[in-house]
Order: sequence, then C-alpha cells, then structure tokens
Amino acid sequence: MSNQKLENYYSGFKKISLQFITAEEFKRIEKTSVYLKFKKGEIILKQGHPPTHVAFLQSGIVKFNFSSEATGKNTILTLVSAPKILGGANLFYKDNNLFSMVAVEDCEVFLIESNVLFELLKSNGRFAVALFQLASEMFKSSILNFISVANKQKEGRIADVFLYLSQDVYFHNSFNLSLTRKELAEFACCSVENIIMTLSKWQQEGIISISGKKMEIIDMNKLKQISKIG
Amino acid sequence: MSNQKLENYYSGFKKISLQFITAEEFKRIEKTSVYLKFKKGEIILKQGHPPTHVAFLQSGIVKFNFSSEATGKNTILTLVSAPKILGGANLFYKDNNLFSMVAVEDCEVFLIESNVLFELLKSNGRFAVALFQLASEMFKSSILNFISVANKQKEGRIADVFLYLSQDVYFHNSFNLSLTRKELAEFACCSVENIIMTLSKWQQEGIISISGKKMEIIDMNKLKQISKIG
DNA sequence: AAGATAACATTGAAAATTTAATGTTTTTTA
DNA sequence: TAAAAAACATTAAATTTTCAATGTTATCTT
Repeated sequence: MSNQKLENYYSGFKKISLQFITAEEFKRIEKTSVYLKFKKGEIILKQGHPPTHVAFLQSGIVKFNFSSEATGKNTILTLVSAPKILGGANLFYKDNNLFSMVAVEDCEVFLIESNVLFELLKSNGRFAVALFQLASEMFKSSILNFISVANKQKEGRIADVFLYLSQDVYFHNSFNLSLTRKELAEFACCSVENIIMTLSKWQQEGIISISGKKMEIIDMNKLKQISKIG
Repeated sequence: MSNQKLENYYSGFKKISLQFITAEEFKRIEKTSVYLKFKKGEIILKQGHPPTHVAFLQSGIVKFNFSSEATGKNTILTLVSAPKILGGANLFYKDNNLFSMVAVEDCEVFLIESNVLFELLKSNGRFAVALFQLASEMFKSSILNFISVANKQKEGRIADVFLYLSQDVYFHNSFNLSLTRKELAEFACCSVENIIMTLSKWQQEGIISISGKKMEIIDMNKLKQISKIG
C-alpha cells in the first residue's frame, strides 16, 4: 500500500461516520464519548467487563487477549491495526467482554458509549451495515487463526502469524515487531521455545532476518510454502 | 407444504422479520428466496463459494466445517441448532465463504439472496441490528471453541464440547448425538483415538453413559471440573 | 439376508510439543 | 548508572498426542 493510500485509509471515526450520519447525529455520539491515549501494555477494554463502551482505534496496534483464570495462560486471538472499530463480541453481543483488548503499541482511541451508538445504528441501516462489515474483519482474522491452530503444526502456525503480521498489520515485508517472543507464542498457540527455535532456524535458512525487534521476511514464497504444508 | 410445515415456516424467519419490516418488504425477500430441505450430510452453503445466499435455519442442526485442501483434514468450528441465521463470515463479509455449513441432521432452510436481504438491512437499522445480534452468537461459540482448543488439553476440550452440546445444541443432559466419533474429534481438535479413549474412561468413571448414539451426562459437576482444569 | 462399507474400539510405537534447567543479553527502574 | 527484572536463547527429559496396525460391531446397499 502506498503512503497516499495508507493516509486515506487512516481516516478517523468521524470521517467514516459522516459518510452515513449527519453532523448533528455525530454530535450526539461525541457528547458521550472521550478521546484517549493508551500506552503500550494498557488495557482498552477489559475481559469480563460489561460492554458499556465501543472503541474506535484511530492509531496504533491492539491485541485481542484471552486470559485463562484456571491455567493463567494467555491466548492472542488476533492483532489489529488502526483504523478499526473495537467491541469484541460485544459490538454485536450483549454479554460481558469475552476477551481484553490491549495496546501493544501506543494507541489513540475514541471511546464511545455503546447504547448511544446502538440507537444510531438502529435508526440508520447503512451505517449499521458499514460498521458491522468493518467489525467483522476482526472476527474473520480470529477464525482464520483458529483454523490455522486447529489444522497445522507449530511451523505452519508461526508462518501464518508472520504472513498475517506483514500483510494485515504492518503492511510491509519488514517491520519493527511490537510483540515479545512470549506474545508470538500466545498468538501461534505454542511455547516460547518453539518460537525461538523456529525463528533461529528460519534465519539460518535465509527465510527471515532478525536484528532485535526489526524483522524482515526475505523469502516470502518459502514462508507461504511452510504455511501451506502446515 | 403440509399444515405442520407451513406453521414452522411462519414461526421462523418470516415471524422474526415481520417484527421489523412490513409484509410488503418481506415479499421482496420471499420472491427471490426458496424453501429447501437438506438431508443429513448435505452441504447448505459451500466453502469457497461466493456469498450469494444467506440461509435461515428453520429446523435441524448444522456444523460449520472447514476443510483443508493441503492436509485433507476437517475442522468443525461450531455446531448450531435452529432457529439461526447462517451466513458464515459472509453475513457480514463480502469474501467467498470461509467454511461450509453442513446438515448433521435433516434440516429445513429458507435460502435468501444476499443482495436482496442486504438492501433491506440498509434501509432498516433495527432489522440489521437484530439480525447481526442473532448471527453473532455463532461467532461467539466459534471463538469460545478456539479459546478451549488453544488453552486446554484433550480432556478439557472434549468436556467443553459435551457441555456445549448439552447446553446450546440439544438443551438437555441426555441426547441422541448426531455426530460420529470422527466429527467429535474434528470439533474438539484431536484424534479419533483421543475421543474414544476419553469417552470410555468417562463412562467407567460414571461421568457419562453411552449406548449407541444415546449419550447422557450423569455427573455434570465433574465434567465442569474437567473443563475448568483443562 | 449377505456382502460391503463405515463406524467404533484398542494398543504400542513414533512424533510433536511442552516443561525444566540454565545461561546470556537486553530493558527497566530505583 | 548499577542492580533487578524481563526477554531471549539453547538443550535434554518428560509428557502429550498422533499414527499405524488390527479387530469388532453397526449400518448401508443390492
């Protein structure tokens, strides 16, 4: 994606909304909303919390993190970059948040009261359909990750994570990874050792190059091949 | 159509729709829709197919089946019983179907043209919100299954499958299971051997009782305990 | 009703994955 | 900036899970 396109793509919630609702209607949202910054590691919407708010991610990257009380383990369902509407299952659903949404890079967020937004959605079908389609992309990426985890062994899964990161999060073959090895493991559903060993191996084989947080996919075809054979 | 069937038909999608749209608007849907029966094993919406249709499941049980070309393996993302609106990621999304929806029991289905339905949703926000909320339940159950698979070992996962079957599919502690052991394995993401051994073990321990297809959960607390410890 | 096919069941060996132990490097913080 | 904490890295042992082989039972088909 070119810089120009990227810039268009990164338009805020207001711009998107005003394609569907009036300035006056948007004011109704604005009145009960806040514009917040979250630092890396901070929780934007918390697992188990009532779905009182929907968040529009204006900039930054967010992980969908499920934390298991019983085992103490985390699972990253998916990772998304701005602009996105964040609401968990709860953009649609009325139960308490299934998982947390946590900033993995500094984020700018427009925090909206759910009931105010929902009233507007009910009165404006085009707006509702547009927002739901935006939101459904995140479901899709979670489901794709599920399919990867269910069908493939660690190398295929880690390959899928890297392909997803380059194609859908950083939009480039090289990127400064904002996840730790532990988080990569939580994303690919394997142990940290699996991540470290696989990355070392791939670096030796010239598939990727790593220096600190900077990662580059050198042989994209080989990575796709690994993803394919699982 | 017999009187009985006619009644099912009216208690299904039409009844729900008429809470939100006019009889005239529903006629627009009806004109381009068909009422179909699917036998056990038949595909209602096929993986990879363009999302030309949305299906309303009037009666029966459906599995969401992802089939991997590379490995030839199947994964059951979730299982749902009527009444439900079926559209995969595609009720929201415009890509080709991510997975198939397959009848695991005889089903009655109202097959609707997507573009006709979507036009109505755009013109009626209350209808849109209601349908999306209905549809999101299936996403939720897929995500819950993902979390189970990602966090737990086989016994915890199989326990989760049984809890889900009794609570959300058959609505009873005893049920005639319409899945084979192979399908149970595809649902809990483990091998058939794991299913067979675990079920035998649980039967010996008095947690469940099995005779043919008839299953009964005897010690629900123990099953929940197994689910919890993973 | 007989034969064929699919489903169910059991077992030991093989493979994949995690755990544990240990050390190095990088980052955070007092 | 020095100490502490976290992240990164490697290896062997233990565990979990799948694969392969085999037989029985149930279901479908002609």
